[in-house]
Order: sequence, then C-alpha cells, then structure tokens
Amino acid sequence: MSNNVRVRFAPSPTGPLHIGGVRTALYNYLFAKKNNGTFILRIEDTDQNRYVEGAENYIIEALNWCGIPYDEGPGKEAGYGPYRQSERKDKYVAFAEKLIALGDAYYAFDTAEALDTHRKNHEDQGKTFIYNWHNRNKLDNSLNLSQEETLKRIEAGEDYVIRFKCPESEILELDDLIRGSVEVNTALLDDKVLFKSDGMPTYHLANIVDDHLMEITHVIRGEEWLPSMALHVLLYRAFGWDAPKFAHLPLIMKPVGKGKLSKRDGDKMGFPVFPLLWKDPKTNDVSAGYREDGYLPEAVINMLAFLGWNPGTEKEIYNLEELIQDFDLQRVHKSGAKFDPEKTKWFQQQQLHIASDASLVKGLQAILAGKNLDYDDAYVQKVIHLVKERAVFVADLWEQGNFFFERPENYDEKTAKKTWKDDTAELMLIVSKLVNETEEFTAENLSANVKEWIQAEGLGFGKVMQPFRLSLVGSMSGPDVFVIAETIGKERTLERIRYAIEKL
RNA sequence: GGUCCGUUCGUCUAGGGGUUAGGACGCCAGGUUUUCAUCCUGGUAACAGGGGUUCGAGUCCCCUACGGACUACCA
Repeated sequence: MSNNVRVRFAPSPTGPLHIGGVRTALYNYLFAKKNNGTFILRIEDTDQNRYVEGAENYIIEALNWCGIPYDEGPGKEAGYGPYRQSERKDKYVAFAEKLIALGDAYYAFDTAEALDTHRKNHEDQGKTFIYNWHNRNKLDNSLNLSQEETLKRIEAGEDYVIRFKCPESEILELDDLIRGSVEVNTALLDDKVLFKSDGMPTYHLANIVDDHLMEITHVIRGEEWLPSMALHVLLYRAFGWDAPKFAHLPLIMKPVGKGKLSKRDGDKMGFPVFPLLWKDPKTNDVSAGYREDGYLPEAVINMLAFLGWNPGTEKEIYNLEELIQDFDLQRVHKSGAKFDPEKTKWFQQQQLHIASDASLVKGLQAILAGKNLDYDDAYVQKVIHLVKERAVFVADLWEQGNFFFERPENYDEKTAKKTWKDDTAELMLIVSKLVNETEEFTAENLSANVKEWIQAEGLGFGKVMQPFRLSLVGSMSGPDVFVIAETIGKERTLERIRYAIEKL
C-alpha cells in the first residue's frame, strides 16, 4: 500500500466514548500505523442539540490513555483543519449548492410535522413512506416549483432543507474491505437531507465533504453506517470525486442476551463500558471507566483488538507495536462479537504479569500513600516482584502484599485453629532464636538454619512452617516464608513472631 | 413493515472442498509449589436447519429460521 494512507476517527461529542468507539479508533490507528499513514481525529458536532460539555476532552484523553493518540486533529493542525465540523460550518453551503446546480439536489420546504403525518398515514395503510423518486414530485420542494418561486420563498425566510436527488433505479455494486461486494438498488433509497434548516449540514454531507477535503483514503467505521454507504458513494460520484475505500466494522454485543453492548450491561454485571470514568454534567450520573477500575491500557487495547480480529496464529498477548505489525483489515470478522468480561480480566492479568516491576511502582505507591505508609520505591518494587504473579489488578498488589508493609492485625481464624497448637508457641520461640542467630539475614541462610533444626528434631515441616507463615502473613498465602522474612527484615520478623505468640 | 449485513464449542475464534474440526477464556480433574497464586497436563463442549453442486462439503449456491444494523432536519 502507498504511504499516503490517511484515516480518520470521527466521533460526535455527545457523551463519553463507548468501548466500541475505542475499538473503531484502535483499528483506524493500527491501520494507519501499519501503512505509515496518518491517524486523524475529527469532531462531528453538526448537531448542536446533542452537544455535551466535556465530551471532546474525554475523547482525546481516552485516546491518549489507550496509547493511540491522533496525529492530526484539534490542537494538532496540519493544513487540513479546522477539525471540528462546527468550525467548518461555512464550507458546506457551497457544496450543497453545487449539488443543486448539478441537478443532484433540491430545496425542500416540507415541515417535519407534514412528513410525520405522511409517515403515519402510510404506516396505517401498511406502507412505507420514503421521500424519493416515488413521491418527490408531489411534495413541497423546488423540483415542483419554478426557480423564481423557490427563490422567493427562501428570501421570505421560509425554512428549507436541501435533499439529495437519489437516482431512480440503478443497481450499485459497492465494495467493502471487510464484507466484499454489496449490492444496493437505488430505487429503495430515500432522498436524504444533506443540509438542515438550522444552517448546518447533516452527517452525510459533512462527512463526504470533509473526507474529501482531508484527503481521507480509507473510511473505517462501525457497521451502523453500512446502510448509508450507498448514499455516500453516490455523493462522491455526484461531486466527481474519487471515493475512499470503505471498511465497516462489526458491532460489540451484550455478554448475555441480545443487542449491542450498552452502559446498562456494564452496570448490571459490574464491568466498565467506557475507557475512562465519566460524570454526566447534567444528571451527575457516574459511569465506571477501565482506567479507574485498575485496568492497564495495554490490556484494554489487547482485548479490544481481539474482539473482531485475530492474527490467524495462536498468539494472543500483544502489545501495541506487535498489533501494528500483525493487524490486517482483511482478517476482521463480519459478525458482531459478544463482549466477555471474564476474558477481559484474563487479558488484564496477562498484561500485568508482563508489565515491568518498575512500571507498577507508582500505582502501588498511590495506594500506600492513601494508607499513610511510607516506603521507598526500591522496597515497593521488590514487593511487586514477589506478589505480581498472584495479582490481576494493581489494587491486588496491595491485597496480596499488604503484610510487607504492616503487621497483620488479625489472623485467619480457620488456619489459626488448624495450625496453632498448644506447643506452637514454644516452637515459634525457637524459630525466633534461629532468626536472631542468623547473622547474614537472607532467605537462604534462614531456610538452611530452620530446616536443619526441624530435621534434627524430626518435627515435620508443616508443624513449624505453617504457624511461622501465619505469624508473618496472617493467612496461608503469599510467597515463600523465608523470602518474606528476608524482605521485611530480621527486626520485623522477630516482632511479628512475638506478637503472634501473644495473640494466639 | 422495508432495506442491508451476519450465523463453527457457553464466549472469543482457526478453518477458504478431503482435518481425529485446532487454539484461547470459563468450568472440571490431576501435577508442581510443604501455603496461596502463577505454571504444567488432561477433560468438557461447536459447524442453525433443509435442499442442491460435487466422487467428497464447516468450506460453493439457494431457501428457511434466528440474530443484528439501518429506516430523523442524530451521528
């Protein structure tokens, strides 16, 4: 492929970016990078009524957090801007008018109410109302008016829209990079509104004009746009422009039941549907985010990439670089994929295990700070190294390693009952002595000393090791006991044994 | 209702005429780790249905069923 690939992610700022949107952005990003191309962010805010404060920032922050920042877009001008459609407003009128001059569009004065009535009437008769060749000659538009009359009404300030004049009957053969060839009969299409009475273009016009002006080569978007691909291709043709290539991505569906994934599914089953936490400025509703729930961006990206795509090999754990390397639009699936929260957790676990110990220090330090615990980074990193493999989330590093930072305050009752016998205190006293006598206090040395003693006395390991672990940890979990002892140091080891004897 | 798209284990998927239909998640059972987790091994389980085409169909065609998207002066 040439190195002029330019793709765009074009969300509308109506709220937080849904995880499906993130995947669309990701696929665009991967495709762009794979082809040495440019990844563009364009904000589609032509609907003034649906604008939501903060949504655009959310989108940008989400892309950045995921590690898939845009090359070109708001704040990153590169000669194709502006990148908000509201700021390009004045560009669209001329194009709409050009289409009218070409005979491919017309003014329509029908009110929304009038059209609603038509629709209702048709429905009552079991018919479908389509504004197209079928009835456009009977409706209130410039096709049925003299030029003079049309002008007069416009000048009189009457509301009007501009509609595309769809070809009456033509079989269009469209090409989709993922689905192959799709046939559409234009006779069934309607004369879509291109320009609204509020002076703004609709998505259809704006998207074609902008993609052309921005020299977009590949349009990679959600499947919900598949039905309008015909209209878009027709528009390119009317303008005499080369159309970009299209690829329509399958949707992400609910984990159970039917339909596409919604915020409600996440709330119900306890997983986020958004990359970042979002607080609705109007309702104050809070939606969980992957970032705030402790997921690594690498995990979210890895999981999303595999929802609808796979490399055809057995490799599943990927970083961004590798995804770029192996990504291929041709291998994107056609059908929707149910979202799987369990597998998402697995990706998270895998990515956490791969993450370097050092990269996790900051996260655990934040938790420690919240508990007023002050340890240097080197110590924290050592702990991370020891507990990482039993953690899924950063928060688990604390859950699994809290005893490295503070003495257990209480002991797991069941284990205590099972392992702490009448003679245990006596044995622990001896362990204390051995701890004390171990000059160079390493796991290896201590282990050798304790084991030697156990064997000499013929005691049985469990009898000693289990209460020892209980004393240091508070439960029967965690890394090797001797390693724990070495890590927390001789003093704290002794203190914990003392405390356990006292309490148990 | 109309238009378009889709359909392999519960889920994500490999597969492009000849396979014991493979992998992953989950679940179950063992093993390693004198703990827990990790890890390893094994097990569970699928071609929506019906017609064709073919010597031979998960793979090609048609029909049905089911699922999904779209059907606004929203994107």
